Amino acid sequence: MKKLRVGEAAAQTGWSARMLRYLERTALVEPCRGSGGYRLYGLHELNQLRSLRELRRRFGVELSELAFAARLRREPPLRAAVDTWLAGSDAPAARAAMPAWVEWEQRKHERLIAA
Amino acid sequence: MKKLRVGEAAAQTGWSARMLRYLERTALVEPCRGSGGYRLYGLHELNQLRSLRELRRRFGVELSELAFAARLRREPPLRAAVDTWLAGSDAPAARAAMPAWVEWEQRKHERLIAA
DNA sequence: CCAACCTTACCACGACTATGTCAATGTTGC
DNA sequence: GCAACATTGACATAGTCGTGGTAAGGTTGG
Repeated sequence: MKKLRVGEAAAQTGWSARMLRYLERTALVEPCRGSGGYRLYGLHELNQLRSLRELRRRFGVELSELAFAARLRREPPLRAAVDTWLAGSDAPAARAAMPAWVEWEQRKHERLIAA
Repeated sequence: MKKLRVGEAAAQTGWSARMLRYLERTALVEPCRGSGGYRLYGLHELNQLRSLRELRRRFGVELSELAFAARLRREPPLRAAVDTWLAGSDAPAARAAMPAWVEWEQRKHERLIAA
């Protein structure tokens, strides 16, 4: 299983090398690095890249939207808050269940904007 | 339960009237309309507006991100595709399960961009 | 009927997204 | 050691988001 450098990975997935670097910055597809600092794309990353193109083509999804979906998955309190809001805020019981996760994530967000 | 017009609803929720109209265009908070065409905000909408502000303040969520989360909920095939992608594309079984919903949503997307 | 509110439709503007290109420099393989 | 690749960083640009304003006109309530 040979790993590809950025140019070859680009050629084989239909992205530009530039975009591969951008996708790394947005944390959507993160290759590992060789000893010289070169990005190395394995099968896993190549599959991610190809299916990411499909997602965009078929559904018109933006990269930033995918990034948000990833964030939803990494931050369960955010996920809970969003789900609650989407559920309509017409469910009075759901509203009462909020305060638990609220403050814990509040502190996390404050740390983020402080940095 | 009196319904409020846009100015009053704005005053009571901390948004500007301008933003209330924008939120309607993005389909995040959709008031009903009176016979004269005026927007009318009931308790339900006021709660949505207030908690939406909280969501943004606490988690730094963008409106477009919320809108995407709503879309995920309205379009199960999209949801499935995104979940599959996020799951890593390292699960070979998941990949094989794709083709079913793929073409059905493909046509839907084509109709959307044709419009 | 008139003031105070609303409607839609525009223009503007800074910030960010998604992309490209270019420059200066470092790594690899033969 | 040299050609062909890679690295980061900068600048550019079209498009969208979030927000404000203004203008021309419609609705409401006393």
